[in-house]
Amino acid sequence: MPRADGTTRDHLIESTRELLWERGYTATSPRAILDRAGAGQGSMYHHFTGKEDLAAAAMRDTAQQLLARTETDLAGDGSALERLKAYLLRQREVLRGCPVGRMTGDAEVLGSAVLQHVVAATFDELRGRIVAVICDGMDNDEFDGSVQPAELADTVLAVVQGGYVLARAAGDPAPFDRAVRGAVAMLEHTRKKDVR
Amino acid sequence: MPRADGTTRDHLIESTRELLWERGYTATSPRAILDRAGAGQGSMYHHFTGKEDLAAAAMRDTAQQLLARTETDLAGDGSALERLKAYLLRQREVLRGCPVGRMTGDAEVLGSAVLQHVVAATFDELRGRIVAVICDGMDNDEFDGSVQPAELADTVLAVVQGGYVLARAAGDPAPFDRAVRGAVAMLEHTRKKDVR
DNA sequence: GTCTATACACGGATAGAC
DNA sequence: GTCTATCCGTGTATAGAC
Repeated sequence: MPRADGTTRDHLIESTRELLWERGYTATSPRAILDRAGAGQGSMYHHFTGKEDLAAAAMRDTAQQLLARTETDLAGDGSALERLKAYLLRQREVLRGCPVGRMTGDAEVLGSAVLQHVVAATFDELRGRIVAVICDGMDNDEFDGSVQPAELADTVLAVVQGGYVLARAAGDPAPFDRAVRGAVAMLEHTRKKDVR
Repeated sequence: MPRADGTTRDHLIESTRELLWERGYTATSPRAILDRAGAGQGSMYHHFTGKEDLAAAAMRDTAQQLLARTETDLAGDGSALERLKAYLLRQREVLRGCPVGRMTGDAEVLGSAVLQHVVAATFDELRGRIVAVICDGMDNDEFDGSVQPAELADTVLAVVQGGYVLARAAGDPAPFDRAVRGAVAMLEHTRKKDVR
């Protein structure tokens, strides 16, 4: 009876995670995954139904880690503005792009019900967390009353995702850094004016 | 002697433009291009050196059209803020994504010197135009003196590019619309305060 | 200029031995 | 469970006829 350690399975997932990030889904072949994991074809088709199934498992793992890291930025006990700044200004491997966001450039991913769902669900989670932080700030009168949490949350998410796009287009992290700093500056302007 | 009408060549470029937008570079095969253009293999290899060369021509065309449309939004005679709003709020085929920005998701594009250059150059042009508009606004005291044009320009670009990512991830244009509206709201907050 | 035929490697999946 | 052998389709490019 097999021990449920799943080492080979884990290696497959790990290799897939790396390759998906580096090359995307369509451009990642089972062959490449197997080579990197040091496994044969049989292992893959034993543990998973095929490429799509393996990719889904890998993406769920990646999403989990990404959400955990975001949670760290957003869960501090500072003001809402400080927590949003922490999220925006966090160190990132800019030129590699967002391991989840980049999947949206791959038509095959969006055409796969499972894969598309993982991507959509990840951003839904992210959005929910950011909305919550902004609402916190509203409750504490940190922001101007005109601020719409749902809109601002997507703006924040978009600046990060778009920053990756600009940086990769330029082959230089600078556009990302400018974009998030510009966003932080605008956020400061949405603070509640002192009424005295 | 051949007339320089280039009809077949143009059909090839047009088909490539469509397919690059729909599927990206890697996932677009010469075969698919030929089928759509109603041409044979020979035509393609007569007019272009190969897939990369044809894609470069197609991307240059696409970039040109995109820059022209942006110019329309940004060149109005309204205030800088109004022109930025026009750019941000312009009607877009959100779920198709940005025909240029989406290329950054394709590792093969970024790995090709020619292709990567077209993408980089397009965003450089775009950025330059937006910076100019913001500087206009600064000259007219529209914005708070703390505004950094280079940062704000990339923030604006990033919101649009990131909006596409979020919308495609969700399979719904709503996140894009929220992101740009949130950005517009923040832009309003950066206006120069009346000193009276 | 454009076509068809051909070449060769790689993609993804299956079969069956161990 | 994992391996290798095999299959068939497709991707990209070349050859050579018309």
